[in-house]
Amino acid sequence: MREPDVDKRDETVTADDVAKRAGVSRWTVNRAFKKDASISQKSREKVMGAAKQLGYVPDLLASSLASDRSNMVCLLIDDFANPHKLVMLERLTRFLRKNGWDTLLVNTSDEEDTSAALLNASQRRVDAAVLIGSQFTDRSLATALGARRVRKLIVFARTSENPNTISICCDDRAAMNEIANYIIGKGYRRPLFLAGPQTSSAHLGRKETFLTKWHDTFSTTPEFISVARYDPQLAYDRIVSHFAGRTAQEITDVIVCENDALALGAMDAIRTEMGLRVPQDIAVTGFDDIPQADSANYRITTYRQPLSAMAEGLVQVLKGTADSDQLCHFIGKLVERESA
Amino acid sequence: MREPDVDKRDETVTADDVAKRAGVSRWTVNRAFKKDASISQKSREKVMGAAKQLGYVPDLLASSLASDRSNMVCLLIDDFANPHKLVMLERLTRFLRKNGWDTLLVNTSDEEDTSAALLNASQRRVDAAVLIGSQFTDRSLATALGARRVRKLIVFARTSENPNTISICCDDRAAMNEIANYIIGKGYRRPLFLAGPQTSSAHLGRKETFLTKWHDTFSTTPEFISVARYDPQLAYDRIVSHFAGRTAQEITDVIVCENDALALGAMDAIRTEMGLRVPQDIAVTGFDDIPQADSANYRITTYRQPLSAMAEGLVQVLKGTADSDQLCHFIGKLVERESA
DNA sequence: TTGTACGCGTTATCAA
DNA sequence: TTGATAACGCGTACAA
Repeated sequence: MREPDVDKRDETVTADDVAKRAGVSRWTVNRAFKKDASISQKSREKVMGAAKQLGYVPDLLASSLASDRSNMVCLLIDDFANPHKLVMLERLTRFLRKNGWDTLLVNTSDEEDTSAALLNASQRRVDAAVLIGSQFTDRSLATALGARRVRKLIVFARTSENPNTISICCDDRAAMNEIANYIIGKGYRRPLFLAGPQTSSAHLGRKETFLTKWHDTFSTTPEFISVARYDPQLAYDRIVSHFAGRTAQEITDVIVCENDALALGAMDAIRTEMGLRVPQDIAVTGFDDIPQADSANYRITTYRQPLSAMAEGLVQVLKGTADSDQLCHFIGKLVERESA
Repeated sequence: MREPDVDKRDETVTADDVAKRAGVSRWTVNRAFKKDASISQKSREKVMGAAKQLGYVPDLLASSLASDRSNMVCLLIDDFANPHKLVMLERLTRFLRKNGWDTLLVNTSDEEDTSAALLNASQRRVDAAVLIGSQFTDRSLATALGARRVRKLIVFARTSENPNTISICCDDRAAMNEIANYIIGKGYRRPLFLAGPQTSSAHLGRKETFLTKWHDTFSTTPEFISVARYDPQLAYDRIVSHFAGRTAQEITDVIVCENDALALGAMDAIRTEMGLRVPQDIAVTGFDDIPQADSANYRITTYRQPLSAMAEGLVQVLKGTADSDQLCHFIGKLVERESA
């Protein structure tokens, strides 16, 4: 016989087809595909056999429509210049998939289109929208919340003061204090803080923590500068302009960067443009521990967020089994390398 | 009056509700939301007004189910160590969104789970699956094709010999020849080719092109080595081990890398581990022109694919208006910097 | 231009 | 454990 086991006709195979073939009702077919349904072992086998022969798989679209659960979460990102985002995407998609959620990726870097994109995603009845960008404005948040079909609005790896929002992040205060203590212990006394975008709706508080800590210790407030995006190139330019015409190593002995993306640019500027050494002339610290932070060229002293635990936290939130007290207090780890 | 214009009840608003409010039928409501439908201006205004008041938006789930078009494409990626992937994600999501498609992101780095993930995506009736990874095996392809609900299987930025597949990529042969000519013109004579994973189902042919070109010119075949993933760290290690105990600059005067991700690692190895200069002792070329290739520290001579045009090509394919002859012959641009 | 069956493939709920 | 009814919200065809 040249006929294959699996029927290859082009029409979609529905549960009805399988039911007919297996000699049961359509609802029994359905139960066979549900994890813990009350169905006899025998029925299930019959159904699964028929399903395999026909090449049947449940239709998630119809399932979502009927059950009002899409099993999709929407990831909103606007921050593609930051290499850390690739790490986050990898981790989140993996953990979500493992727990039965698919990921809808929405690019919100085009401010004009953000609301539309968000609205669009909400029209797919996503179970949650997760903001992993850095630029989202209050308006974005409002749009997201206005879209009533977004059941949960989650801010990932970032603090949000918006009460309608669930924030999953590490304890930035503790983390930054740890970095500050490290720097102080190493004897640095002339820090410069390099911050990212100063948005109001959701931010990191790393700068504030550092400045406060420093002031509490030395009664002086360190200088700080900022760039509009977490982009190494912008950090490079900003550092260059900041020290233009000055003897950098006399003004500053360590640049504390809000994250590694900025640290990369800062280090390039120090070495290439200013011809100085890291850390001998000016030291640098980062945050996130992106892959490049561990590369031979950079070796950045940084802070690693417990991304997997945080992704697991997200899953808990989706399942509704999260301990809300813990969601904003994940503890990471200071990674000491040669940049400071 | 404290009542807002928009009703804020929690129930979902359907086209029926809007119809009632606007005093028309449900189908007129529908037409109002369709771009070019035969409907009077007056009706449309009435409908839109009512819709706004009620906060109605069409349900894409129900729409997809009924029309059998999901307006989603699935992006499959397994290659999160390559920074170029972030660029591709940004570009593709942006272009797709602009043309009405949402993006389902599937992480296939876990080989075991690839088939399941792919199957799952197909159960959502995506209009197309786009492979933008580098490791996908014949088995992945088979799975994808076996899932009959995936209407189109597209390999992006990579050549596929599989006849059931649509490949959208730049002319790698022309590109690599251009790089080879550049190198030859610069007087380099002892090249080493650093390649990525040697998969069979879909590859780049850059190595073959380069080796052939070189052989045609000098009647000698350059040495080549490879790594299992496009990961700077692996490239670093491989370069180090390749030259271990040897005087590198006597053996090799230029390392031709299959892409920038590898070039980053190669440059780090040359400078940090071997203490040599780029390009004076050993030159390096890349491919892709990732953001870091333009950073002060690397300044990689590389080749930029016309990503936007390719993304546009993908849109054409989705719309069914693509010129299939052009899909594999996009022409990019050699970007000359200081690394070679 | 506008309105009407009917179908898309599944789930929730209840009855047997 | 199994079968049946009624949604879920919209699209396609066709008729008015």
